[in-house]
Amino acid sequence: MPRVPARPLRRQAKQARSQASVDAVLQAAARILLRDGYLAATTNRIAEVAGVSIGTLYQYFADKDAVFDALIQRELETAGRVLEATVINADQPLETSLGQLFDAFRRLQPRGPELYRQLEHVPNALLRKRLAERNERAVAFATRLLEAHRAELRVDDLNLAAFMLVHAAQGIALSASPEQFGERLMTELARLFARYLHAD
Amino acid sequence: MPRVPARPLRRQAKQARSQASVDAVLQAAARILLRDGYLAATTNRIAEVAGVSIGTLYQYFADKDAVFDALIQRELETAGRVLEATVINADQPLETSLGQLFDAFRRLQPRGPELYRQLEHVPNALLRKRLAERNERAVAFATRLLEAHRAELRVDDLNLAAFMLVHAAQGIALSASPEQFGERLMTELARLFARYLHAD
DNA sequence: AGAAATGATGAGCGATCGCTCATGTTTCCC
DNA sequence: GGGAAACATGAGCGATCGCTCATCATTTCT
Repeated sequence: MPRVPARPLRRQAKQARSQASVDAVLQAAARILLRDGYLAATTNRIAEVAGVSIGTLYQYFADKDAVFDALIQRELETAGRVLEATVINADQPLETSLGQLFDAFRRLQPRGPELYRQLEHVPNALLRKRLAERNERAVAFATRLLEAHRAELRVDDLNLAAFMLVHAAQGIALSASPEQFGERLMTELARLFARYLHAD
Repeated sequence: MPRVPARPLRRQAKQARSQASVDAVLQAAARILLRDGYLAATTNRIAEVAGVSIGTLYQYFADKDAVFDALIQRELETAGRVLEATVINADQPLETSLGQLFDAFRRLQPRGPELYRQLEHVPNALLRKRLAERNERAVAFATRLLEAHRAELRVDDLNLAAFMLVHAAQGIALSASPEQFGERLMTELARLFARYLHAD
């Protein structure tokens, strides 16, 4: 079995110096992706912006895709932590929980939707799979949230409702500019689903 | 003013033969985009699949982006026609109109969401602007639909509601697989918004 | 101190890209 | 028929890409 199982790092960074290089590369990749788009994010440019040589980049990343793979993994880890930190409290009103959920969604995109939008341009099937997995986890999470309030709901298929919940919120989050995606829109989004779910 | 105002065609196709070449190129571009993604859609490959020479391609398209620009314009024209064909009938129930609207949304993606997903990968700012314009027109259309039913609605900001309507539907349409985006999901989507909008 | 890891460097290779242009072929029109 | 206009061809140029590797620098450990 000669295949290394999806190891993003070619060499483990053991010293503080090397970890700094890896961080610089990821940070540079994110910056270029945000400012100039995927096509401008060449490996040479990333290394240059990161302040390391192209050789150093390739000591830690197997190929170009590995850089974006690591970047997306880092973002998704953050997303996972934020999601898990959102408490499911069956005692509080559902609309409050929905508000917290949408707020978590908004915090999942600390640099606005643009980074995610650009990450989706990465033409690697693995990355798209990771994003799809994140969505599935979000749907599962939303389903658990709904199940905690099952008694008060008037929908039969909680999974379908959760699917709409997540992808509708995502569609809005990706389309709305940061100033649009404010308190007002979030409140209305929570109301949209509260009215759909709740038995009056 | 030396700038030619966004003319996709370098030369007007006057004979049937040349129009066939242009069609073949656009069709090939769409096919490659769908099957292998944007990075595989090189100009040489497009010409090869289209069955014309690379020189012919560049007789009608100023550069690579012009091909995708023409492709997206063609798709958006179709989208516009479908949208306009969706009748606003104030006499029929709002939920019926919503169903028609979502159905139009589904028909706007005759090859499934994948072509649109790939078109968004085209790194041309002009194309993104065109897609944004399409969304704005869709929001305006939805607003008009809601205004026709204003008396029965319990939301104050129709424009905000229309914004959520369009982008939520779009988020779901882009995420759902063709078999998922069926009668069931559409019905539930219409119900989601009907309950939100309608005064019981 | 000095040997062994570990980390950093960047010139440049091979491949591929978008695109041109000199040339040949087909159609139109008188 | 024949000249002009329209259309088609594809080898290959220049630029850029991802990435390697021989070499040097720094850190760690005994």
